[in-house]
Amino acid sequence: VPSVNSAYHHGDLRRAVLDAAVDAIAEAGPATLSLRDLARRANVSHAAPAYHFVDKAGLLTALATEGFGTLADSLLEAERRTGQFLEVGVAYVRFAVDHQSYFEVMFRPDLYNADDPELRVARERARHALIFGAGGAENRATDLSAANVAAWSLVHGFASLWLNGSLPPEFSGDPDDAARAVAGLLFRS
Amino acid sequence: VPSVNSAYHHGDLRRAVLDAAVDAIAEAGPATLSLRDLARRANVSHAAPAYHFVDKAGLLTALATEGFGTLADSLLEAERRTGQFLEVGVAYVRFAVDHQSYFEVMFRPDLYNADDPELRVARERARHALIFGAGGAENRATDLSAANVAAWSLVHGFASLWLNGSLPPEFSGDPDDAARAVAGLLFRS
DNA sequence: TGTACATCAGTGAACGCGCGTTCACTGATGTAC
DNA sequence: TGTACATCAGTGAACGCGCGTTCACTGATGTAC
Repeated sequence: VPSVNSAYHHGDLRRAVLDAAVDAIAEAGPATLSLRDLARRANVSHAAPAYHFVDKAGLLTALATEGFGTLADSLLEAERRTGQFLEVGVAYVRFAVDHQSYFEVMFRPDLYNADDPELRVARERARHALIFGAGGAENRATDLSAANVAAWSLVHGFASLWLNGSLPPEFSGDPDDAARAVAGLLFRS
Repeated sequence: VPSVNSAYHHGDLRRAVLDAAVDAIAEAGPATLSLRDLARRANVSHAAPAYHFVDKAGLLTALATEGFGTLADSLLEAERRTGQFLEVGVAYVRFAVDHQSYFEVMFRPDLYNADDPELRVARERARHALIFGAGGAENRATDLSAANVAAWSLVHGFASLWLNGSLPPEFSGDPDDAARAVAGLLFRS
């Protein structure tokens, strides 16, 4: 257990700044984020975030990497639990709604270092988890088929429209049920 | 024809600033847009954009309104021309790709005045054009069914993933063909 | 176990910059007579 | 048709602010002996 009360050697500056970033993004989006604001939120000196993450792109790279990891975990968990492709899609929407700040960053690669090695690994893992293996996780294909892209597009679009408030009131209650109803039209056929 | 060379009374400051905004958004996205930068691009004084549009939200409201108008036109034209729902979806993707700057603003209502009367009219017209009337344009429904939302989600998601470079190389050639192949999986059934 | 020293994580004052906003102004256009 | 005046679109100098970056520093931790 690190000594958090010490003025120097924060203990987990990285975590504190990332958490502050999640809050800040929830309030105003990722593009207008300022390192000085994150420092204020995390109660560290204004230079600390830049010292740790180099710059804003570095910070958002770390955040996106974490996001892709969590997304991959969620999708794999849904597949393991239900064995249904439809529920993997519902988990995708669930992730976007539950982790909106992460989701907003992950799909704006202009904001971060899209060729960072750790990020690429996490992103590939998430993409791979999106491909439902007919014979189980071990023999799933590596490339995305048109059907994979259609399914991805549908859940990604639904999540985006849900998040930005474009959907009419009937659809803005529980995202799981709405996602299941909408995605079911494609996934069952 | 307005006298464009006159230093005062630009002639069409509104158009010039909106066009500058489209360029600036294409380069760096809508969130980091600065009114002073637009003034530089449009060759007007730094205070002119704010004088004309009040603030950044006012500018982006005008831009989003124009975008929803163009989108509605495109969708209705596709329906009239082909009579096929699939081609309305393809036109949606085509619009997003051809007018990326507009598309990026339109679905980020936090950036503009989402309850502006003119904007609401344009947005409703686009939403309405998205609902394919089985018996022609005059007797289409007003509410979005689950099938409508599925179709909208699919083309919106496909356009988003295409624009942010998430799709694998096989899909990043001509968006029309790729969109037709992917959307066909849902629309034909 | 005790001391010396290197390392490393974070500090905080200072800087220059671009931003939005204010405000007194200027010059073109429209209207009244 | 000609003149006077009000209006309105845009100007440009000035302001204060928050930002990222730099840099000499400080204090905790780890390692060598």
